[in-house]
Amino acid sequence: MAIDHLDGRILVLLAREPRIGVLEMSRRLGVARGTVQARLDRLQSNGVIQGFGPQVDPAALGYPVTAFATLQIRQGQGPDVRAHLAGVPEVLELHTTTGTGDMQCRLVARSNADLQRVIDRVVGFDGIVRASTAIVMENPVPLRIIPLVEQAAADSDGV
Amino acid sequence: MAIDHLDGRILVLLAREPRIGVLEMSRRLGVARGTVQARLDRLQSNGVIQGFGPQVDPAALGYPVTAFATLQIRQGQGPDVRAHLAGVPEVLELHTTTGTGDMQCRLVARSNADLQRVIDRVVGFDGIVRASTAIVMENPVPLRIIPLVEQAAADSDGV
DNA sequence: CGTACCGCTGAGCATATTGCCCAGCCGGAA
DNA sequence: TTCCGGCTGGGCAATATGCTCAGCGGTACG
Repeated sequence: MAIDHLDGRILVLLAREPRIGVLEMSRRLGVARGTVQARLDRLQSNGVIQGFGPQVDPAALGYPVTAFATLQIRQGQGPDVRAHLAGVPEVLELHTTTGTGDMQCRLVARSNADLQRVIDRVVGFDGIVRASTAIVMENPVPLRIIPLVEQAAADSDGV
Repeated sequence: MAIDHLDGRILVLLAREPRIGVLEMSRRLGVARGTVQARLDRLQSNGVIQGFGPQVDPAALGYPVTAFATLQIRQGQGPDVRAHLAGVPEVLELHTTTGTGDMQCRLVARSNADLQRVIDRVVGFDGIVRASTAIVMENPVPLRIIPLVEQAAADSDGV
């Protein structure tokens, strides 16, 4: 669960050059191939590395509009709402949260006009009381993990 | 930019079994290896596939708490705020949005107590007027792309 | 109607990588 | 002192890769 400096370097290297092989990694890191392989196995079985799925850009798929919707749910309807939202392809992500909203979800759409269709589909369900939507304009920091990995590696070093 | 059915099957297959090789894919899909390779090259140069970076779980790294923060920015301070937030490792993602908030960011922390430290660091910057935070409890729909890919493939088929 | 182009096929080749094995070495824990 | 887990460096067969080629069908266009 705690990662050491070598784990951190492996993750960073992997994030920067995903197509790299174990052999090449061992060369770059200056350790034996078996070591890198063992570390990778450990990281995967620990769940630190969940997988190497392709990172697909919704915009390139024809869905250039992203929005966040905050939903208020009628008491006791949570499970039904989740199932409903899970069935909408344009819902990329769903969280339940504290605060005034009960759920927060990330949507994509083909256009601003299409976003209306998506929102209608999302909120067109009995358990949803209210929805407020914020359209994303820019994405100055795309989803990233490297800084956190470096932080975690440094922490375990320091300790 | 529009993907056809074969592209869709490649993406879905890749998402389900990322470690699969080009040769094995061609066998499963019943097409020639060169075809799969050409499609993959095209998908990557089109930007549909942005990469194959490792999906790292912040929780397994020791950051089990996730939160969304909505920030209000002082006029004209946008660029400075972005640079500031980009320098905080616990900021995994940042968007500028329409609506009452100006920015929306995803944070992680080692604990609820640690979240206070992260928030203090995030908002401890001159250009940020106000911040409201929602802690994530559950994540019923983790970030996903397969349903959207299937939708996009079906659309291009139907058309 | 003919032709050129484009994508897919099936094959071959040399090279590189993988998965797996081993013995040896080292440092920390019991 | 002894045991044990992690790292090393090597070797092995099997496999995948990157690349090339000619052939074939459909489509767009002159």
